[in-house]
Order: sequence, then structure tokens, then C-alpha cells
Amino acid sequence: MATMVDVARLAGVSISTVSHVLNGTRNVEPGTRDRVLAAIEQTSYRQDALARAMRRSQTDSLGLVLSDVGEPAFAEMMHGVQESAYADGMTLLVANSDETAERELRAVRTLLERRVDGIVLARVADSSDEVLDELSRAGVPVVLMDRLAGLPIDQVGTENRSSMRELVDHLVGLGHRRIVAVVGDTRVSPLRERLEGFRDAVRSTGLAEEDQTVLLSSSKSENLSDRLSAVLTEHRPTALIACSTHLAAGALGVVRRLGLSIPSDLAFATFDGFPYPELFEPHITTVRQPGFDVGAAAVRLLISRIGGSAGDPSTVRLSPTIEYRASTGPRVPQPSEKTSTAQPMQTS
Amino acid sequence: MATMVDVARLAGVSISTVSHVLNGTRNVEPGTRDRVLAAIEQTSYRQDALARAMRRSQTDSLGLVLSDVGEPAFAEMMHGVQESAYADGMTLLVANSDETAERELRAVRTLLERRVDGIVLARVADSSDEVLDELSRAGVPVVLMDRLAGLPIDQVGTENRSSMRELVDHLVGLGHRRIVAVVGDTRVSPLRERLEGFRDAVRSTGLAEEDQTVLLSSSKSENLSDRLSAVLTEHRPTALIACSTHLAAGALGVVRRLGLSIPSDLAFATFDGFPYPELFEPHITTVRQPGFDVGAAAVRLLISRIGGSAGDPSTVRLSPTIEYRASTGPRVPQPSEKTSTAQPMQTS
DNA sequence: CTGAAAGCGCTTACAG
DNA sequence: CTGAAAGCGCTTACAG
Repeated sequence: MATMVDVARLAGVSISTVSHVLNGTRNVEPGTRDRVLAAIEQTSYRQDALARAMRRSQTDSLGLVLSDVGEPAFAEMMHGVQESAYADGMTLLVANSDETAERELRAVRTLLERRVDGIVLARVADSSDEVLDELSRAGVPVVLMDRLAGLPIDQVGTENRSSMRELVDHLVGLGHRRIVAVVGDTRVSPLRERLEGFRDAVRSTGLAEEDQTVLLSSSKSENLSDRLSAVLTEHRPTALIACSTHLAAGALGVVRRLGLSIPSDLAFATFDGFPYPELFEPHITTVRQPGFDVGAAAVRLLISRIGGSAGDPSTVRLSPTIEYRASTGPRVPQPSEKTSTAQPMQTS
Repeated sequence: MATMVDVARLAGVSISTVSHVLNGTRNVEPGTRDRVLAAIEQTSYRQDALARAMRRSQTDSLGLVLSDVGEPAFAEMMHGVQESAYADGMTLLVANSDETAERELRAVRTLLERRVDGIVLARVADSSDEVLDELSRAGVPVVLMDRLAGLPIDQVGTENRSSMRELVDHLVGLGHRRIVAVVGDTRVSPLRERLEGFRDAVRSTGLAEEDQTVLLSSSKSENLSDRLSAVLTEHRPTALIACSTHLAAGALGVVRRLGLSIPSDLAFATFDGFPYPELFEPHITTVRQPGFDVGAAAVRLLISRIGGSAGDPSTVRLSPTIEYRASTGPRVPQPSEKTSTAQPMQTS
């Protein structure tokens, strides 16, 4: 690989001049400039981003820490992060925390060692305090994404609480009085906020608290299926709300195993939802977060901080859209109305 | 941030010794070593990966170029790449080609400027020759992933041709004689290979060629829906094979719009398929590629090349699994058999 | 308008 | 067992 020295020699100039031609950082006489350009061409010279970064102590790169790209919501956010970073000429380093605190800490350290200019971080449920400590000690700007905190730190996520309220209001408006919310791990902020919204709605709509069920879990591996199965058979709710794609997948499995029809036996709604939602029957009522925009906004905020923008930490919340679909039916399921039977192999 | 000089001063040694303690590259007297370690602790010293990389001309990082993380198959491959890279202590730089040749070339150049030790590349349909040229000129090891080529270059992908043959054989065994294959853009190697498998199977099973339909497209944006709609209504195939998730999504939309039932009006099978496939009705017969393993294998091969392993370029093909499900029915659809009507809102 | 030189933070022969 | 010094490939005051 050719270096600046090669180019300079060939053009008969100093490396200063080559550098300035390359970066447009000072005027160069047209003739000189042309010779340099020709020499660059001839040697197939390519700038070494490493050496440049080292000298400038700025790498033009951003780190992204996610628990799993496979999760559709995160894939969308990553896409937004990617595009926004690209638009600003930043390269993206991606690390996987695999939803464990230890790997998250290692991931952040690796990114720090690589001197990324900033980090977008979707924290794991039991994130270690050391993560934010090291980040602030290193003085590297951070923006939390999706998994937010009650801390003075920049963060971008979705509005959860009032969306849940709206969803529950809708169900109550349809006549539902017994709802089960599959919430999962409330250490994960969006799940916690959705739970709060659920409780808000129960209170404000005057639903009997004892008729509502909330299913929590305290670890990633904990299986809610058996408990949900018991709730559905014994408690007989008429509506179910899953608070994430993953929880919805598990819940749908249980519903199917019990032979319940949606929405005639049970109304079904979920947050986040599935890719290609329009293709499957029944269409599932979904609170869909603007994942791409969340990722893009996180990078914009991060880049403004990198650029030196001062001011208090800001929390940005983007609004999800609620897609009301057939799975929450027009009518409340009534035992007496069970006229239709499951038709597992039909689709329209 | 503390540097080696700070650590050395505090420990009363030279930076050589600090470096050797850090990297375990030579014996250091225990007492000296302890002083160094203590100084590292006290200064919160962290190695600068940039300076290290520059000196060693090795960055311990890998580049990944994908067209879109949103595509489930690519998300899985990325996960495999990520985990395999992590296991080998490599950091991952991810660039998005957005399925356009120009962005792909820019992505590769950016990764090259950042001196990645190797690149995993899922090429765009109309990839520029310059991409592979620059890569070989730079002497950076590359492994093509998923989108393979008839070139002397390392590559890892899925076996496509014989899987398609097996799928068609299965359909023929069920009595199907009129099949439509939604193939898409044959510049994309897996799609091309699936088409070849389809033609192989038509020949070997003795199907009448004029009764089979192949739908091709030559650009990403081209909409196959109208043509598929015409084929389904005029040509009346009894089975449909979609060659990718994206094509399956489009095809399912058309099928639904025409009010056809699966599998009673039309058997439906797809390559790649949807996430959470077990949750929707009807279950779709799917040729599922081992995305994670493809990604992981690509990185393993890449790392062995980085490590200096010689030998001819190798092509690794992993086998997909064919999941036969309800969507290809047990029986061939017959007009006279249309006893069931669509039940759009039912699920079991 | 241009160049010589310092320095970013490391690794690694070389010498003792 | 340890240190002084060169050098990786750039950028950027400083000087002319």
C-alpha cells in the first residue's frame, strides 16, 4: 500500500502538501495540486483512517451495543442507526451484549479501546453500574436507546405508557372486563412502562383490579407459558396483551395449544409485533414502535453531543402507532357466542 | 486518559516493560510486574487499540457488508458472524450496501481505509467488478457470504439447487403438475441456483415444461405482483414456490387478494421463510437455510486465511432443512374439492 | 504558497 | 531481566 510519503516523492512535494490537498485544509497552487492528485491516482493511494484517527484523536466511528439483532425491533433500530451514521460519514462498530451484563461491559470496553467517538447503548436488563461509570469516566458521549433510565443522560426511545392506556381503553370500549397482560421482565424499561400504563388504565377505566392479571418474569430464561396457560384456563380473561414480540410468540403458542380462537375466544394484542404483519390470519392488533426513527434519532443526538452541543441531557420519546386489527375483533368474546371452530389450515 | 507513559512513570519502569507486562510478551520479574499492574490499576489505564493496531498493522477487526439487516436471513447470518468474530476476539464493523452497487463499493473502501483484517461480503445483485479488484489489490482476505460467485475466491453459502429439486419432487409426489416458481432477480446467486434446481426437477420428473411458470425480475423495484396475479388466474397452477422471504411476502399478498385458500386452492412453499414460523396459519412449507451457521463458518474461514492458511479458495455449502408443513397440504388442490371457504379470522 | 518537524500511543528488534 | 529508540502513517502548529 502506498503512503503519503510515496505520493509526496512522486509529486515532488512535502507530505504536508499532500495532506492539505487531501483534506482541503489550505490553499495549494493549482499546478502543485494537480501533480499531487496525479500522484495519488498513479499510486492508488488510500488514506489510512487509523493513522489519521490517531493523530486527530477522533475516529469518525460510532459504537452500537445491542442484545440481539435477531429481535425484529432491534434490527429496525440498527437499520436507523446505520443509515444515520452513514449519512454523517461515521462508521459503525457493532457489539452484541447477548442480554448479559458481563458481555455488555466487555462490549463497551472494547468499543472504548477502539476510541469510538460515541456509543449508542440498548442496555441489558441487569446492566452493571460500571458500564455507565466507565463511559462517563472515558468522557465518551452516550445515548441510551430503547432501554431508558431515570438518569441524567441522553436517551431516545418510544412512548409506552400512554400507548398502553390507549390500547386498554380501546379494549374496554369493546366491552372487555377481564384482561391478562403478559409483561415479562420489568427491569427492561419499555416493559416496565407498559405495565405502568396498564395499571393507569385499569384505574382510570374503573376495571375491577382483581379481574386483571399481570404476568411478570425476572429472568430471560423464565418460561411464562405454564403460568399463562393456567391463567387462560382458570381465570378466563377475554383479552390478552403481550408486551413484546417475544412474549407474543410465546403467548400465541399457548393460545394455540389450548385450542382458543382469536378473537372469538380471546382478543389478542401485542406491542412491537411481527415482520410482514399483514400476511397472517388473524391480523394482530399491534402497538408498533418507530424503530428506524428511534435509531436514527439516537445517532443524531449522539452526533450533536460529539460536536460539542452542551445543555442538559435530553430524553426523546417517539410515538408508536396503534394498528387495530381483526385479532381484537369488533366484539367481546362470549362463551355463548362460540359458534366458530378452529380452522387451522385455512387462510383467505 | 492515562497512557503507557503515565503507567511507566508511576511504576518506575520503561514503557517497554509496561507493554510486555500488558501483552505477556516477555518475562518480567514478579516484583516489577506487580508494580506495573498496580500502576495500571491506579491510573485506570486502558490500552489504545488504535495505536496498537497501527504499530502492529493488524486491527483485530472484521468488516461485514450486508444489503439489509432487516431481511431475516441476513439478520441471522449477521448474528453468526458476530458471535464467531467475538469468539476470536475480533471487533465487527458493519456497513450497509443497501443493495446498490455504488454504496457497496463505498462500504468496502471505508472498511479498507479502516484497515480491517478481513471482510465478509454479501454482494449486491449488480456488484461492481471494482469491489473484488480493490479487495485483492489491498491484499485483504475476503469471504463471500450467501451471494456466491463462480470465481476463485473463498465463499460460504447454502446449498440451493438440490433442495429445490427435493421440494419439487415432493410436490410432484403429491400430484402437482402445474407449478409457478417466483424466482425474482437471477443475478442473485441463491435465486439463480434455485431456478436451476427448478429446471432440473422439471426435466427429471417429466413435468410438461409448458405447464410450469417462472417469474423473474431484473430490478429490485420491479413489482411481480401483477404478473403473479395474472398467472394465478389464467394459468391456474396448483402449487407456488417463492424463492425468498421477500418474494413469499409479495406472493402471499396476491394469493390473499385473489381469495385463494392455502392449501386447498393452492399449495404454497417458500425458501428462507418467516421468523416465528410456527405461529401462523397455515404453517408454511419452508426451505430454511442455516443462517447463523453460514455466518459463523464464513468468519472461521476468513480467520484461517488471516492466520495465513494457504491453499486453493474453498466453497463451503451448508445444507438447508426442508420443513414440510400444512401449506403444501397432503392433497393436490382440485377445483371439485373446494369444500372449504376462507375463514380469515380463525386461528387454532 | 510550501516544508521540516513534532507527536498521536503504541510494539519490537537491538543492546546490554 | 530491562531500557532507549525507531517507526507505524498521518495532522498541524510553526517558520519562512
